[in-house]
Amino acid sequence: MWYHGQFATVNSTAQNQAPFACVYGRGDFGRPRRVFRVVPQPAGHTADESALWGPMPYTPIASAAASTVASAAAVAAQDLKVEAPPKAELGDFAIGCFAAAKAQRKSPAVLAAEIAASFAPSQWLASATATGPFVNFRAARPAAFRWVVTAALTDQLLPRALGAGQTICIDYSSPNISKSLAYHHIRSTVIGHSLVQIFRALGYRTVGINHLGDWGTTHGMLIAGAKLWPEALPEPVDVAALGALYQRYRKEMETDPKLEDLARQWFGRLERGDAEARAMWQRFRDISWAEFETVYQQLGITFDEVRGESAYEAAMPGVLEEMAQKGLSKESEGALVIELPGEKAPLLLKTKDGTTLYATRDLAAAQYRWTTYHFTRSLYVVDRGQALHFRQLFAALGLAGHEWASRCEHVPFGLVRLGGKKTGTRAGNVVLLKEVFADATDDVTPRIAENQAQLPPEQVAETARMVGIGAVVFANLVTQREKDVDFTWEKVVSLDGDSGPYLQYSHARCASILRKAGWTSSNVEAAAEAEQLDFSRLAHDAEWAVARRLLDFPEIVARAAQSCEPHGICHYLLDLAGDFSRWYTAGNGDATLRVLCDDEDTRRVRLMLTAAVRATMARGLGLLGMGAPDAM
RNA sequence: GCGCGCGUAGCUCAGUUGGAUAGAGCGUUGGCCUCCGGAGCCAAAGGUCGCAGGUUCGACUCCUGCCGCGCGCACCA
Repeated sequence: MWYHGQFATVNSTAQNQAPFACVYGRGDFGRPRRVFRVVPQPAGHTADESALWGPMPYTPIASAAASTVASAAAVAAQDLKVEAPPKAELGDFAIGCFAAAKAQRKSPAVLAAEIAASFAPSQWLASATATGPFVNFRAARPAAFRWVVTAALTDQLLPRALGAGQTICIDYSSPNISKSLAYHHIRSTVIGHSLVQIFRALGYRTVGINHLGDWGTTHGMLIAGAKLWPEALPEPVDVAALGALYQRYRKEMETDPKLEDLARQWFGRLERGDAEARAMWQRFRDISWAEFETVYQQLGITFDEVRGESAYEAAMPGVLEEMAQKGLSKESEGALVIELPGEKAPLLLKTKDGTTLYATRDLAAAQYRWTTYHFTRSLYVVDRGQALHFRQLFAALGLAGHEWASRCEHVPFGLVRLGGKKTGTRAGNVVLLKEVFADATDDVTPRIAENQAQLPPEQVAETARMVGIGAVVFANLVTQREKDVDFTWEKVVSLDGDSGPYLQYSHARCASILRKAGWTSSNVEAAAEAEQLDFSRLAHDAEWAVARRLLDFPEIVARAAQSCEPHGICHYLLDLAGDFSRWYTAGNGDATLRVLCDDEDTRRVRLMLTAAVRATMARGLGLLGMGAPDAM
């Protein structure tokens, strides 16, 4: 379904093309090109502008600005981009008149001047001035303060209708069993978890899926290894021992080719349901999951579906039959493959030994997810090294005639390097996730214990976990997904400047002020009170800067969802924390500027604004998968 | 070789989908508190946005070609 002639360039992740316009998972392989974007209309969802993507006004103030220009210039409000002027002195909201002026055969500056000249103040807007081709609007501050504070306190700042009736599947984390969760697993885990929170906050139904790597020849190696060298797995068996066994097997395989056959044999027995193979595999899987779960608990992650590759075993014959029936699969060099137009390498369905492969199981999994969830988008948060796999996978689904193949998206992220080298279990270059968390937590513990001497030790420990792990999570979300990151302890546990703890600190400061003020009302009660308050008492520019920032929250989150890029939220929260800190610091030299000032009415609205910041910061941190401590 | 991605301050990164004088943090230098929490705030210095063309009113952003770095290229997942 098209919407309002609003087109966009497909970026690296968003690719909602019409069926068969491009069956590949990612919109632009080859050179990026301009295409028309089509928003798929989910079943049972009526056309409604709230369901549309893209830059659009999410607040009544921005909406009013857009309508003003739209009616004066005879263009659709939806086609106008409302942005922030580069400097706050210029105004609160800016609209460029380029396109509208062209349609009217006027110069943008002339049109802007005309619009500004005919402007009349309204409920939301106080003034409009033309600066070159831009019309810069100033908000009616008291009304804007009241609106944003109320919305923030009642958790209505985010457009929750955006995802109504739509489902997003998110495949993330998805580690292989019998290997420790190492630092390079964290990006998929943390990005995916954040995306789940983001989509959910926008009203989507989300399905977080942990597609465990629990099937394949690898597991034949483990069984074979355990049989050959039982002493390698002393009780109690843990994941580290299983990982070491796997490493050993691979190493010995290099010199002893028979081991490869042996592993294949064991996997073959596993596939055929051999009782001994099955029992050993199940045990390794249970041991692995128990350990994974402790890490997920630390991160506050629960999955809607933990369904490993093994779960699709029964679906394999059906997949193979479908591909054969549609004439897509053929034998090549002893293996069963699907050849793809424009691709040099085919997609492999079966080895020459007849065992199924990663891709076969992914085909079945994709199919399962479609029939089970009828998703609007099905996301795979997997490192960029697997881009080819997903491109081929989605292409094969498209060739098989599944129109929903175009709803599948690979959400790639860059490599994690360690000492400049690629990390990975196979390369043996790993740092364990639980160790990183433990170290980060230890790092912050003394400072919290010192700052919060009144807290009982267990609460200090809990806060330290929240802050330490939060630092690690934030460090992994703050850069664009596709950039490679080099792991360094300093960066990951950084506490100053642009860091997770800085955000949590500003949240704790808000909480501290509210505590000190004896603020006991719930957010909802406070919002009800906002109706009666005099927001014109908030007269300082530093206070307005905070409120102006809050108004940006909905668009930031919507954009993060569209592009599957949580990092915009990180930077937004840093800006919000900065605005709050500047306001806060203004009170250092001047007691009348403090939240807890003498004037009763002023204090009341300042507390209200502080509560709104606290609520938004907590909400934002939640979207990143981080905790928001009240004291630290 | 082919494909994909990245290249912005000394370092690590943003840059509102083509708009106004390219912004933060770290580091460096210098300031701010008898302070509602200094994990803070302010200021200075620091830039040929890899290079060269092109598209147009306008390019860090789009196109072409180079250069550099990384990753991926059939029976692993």
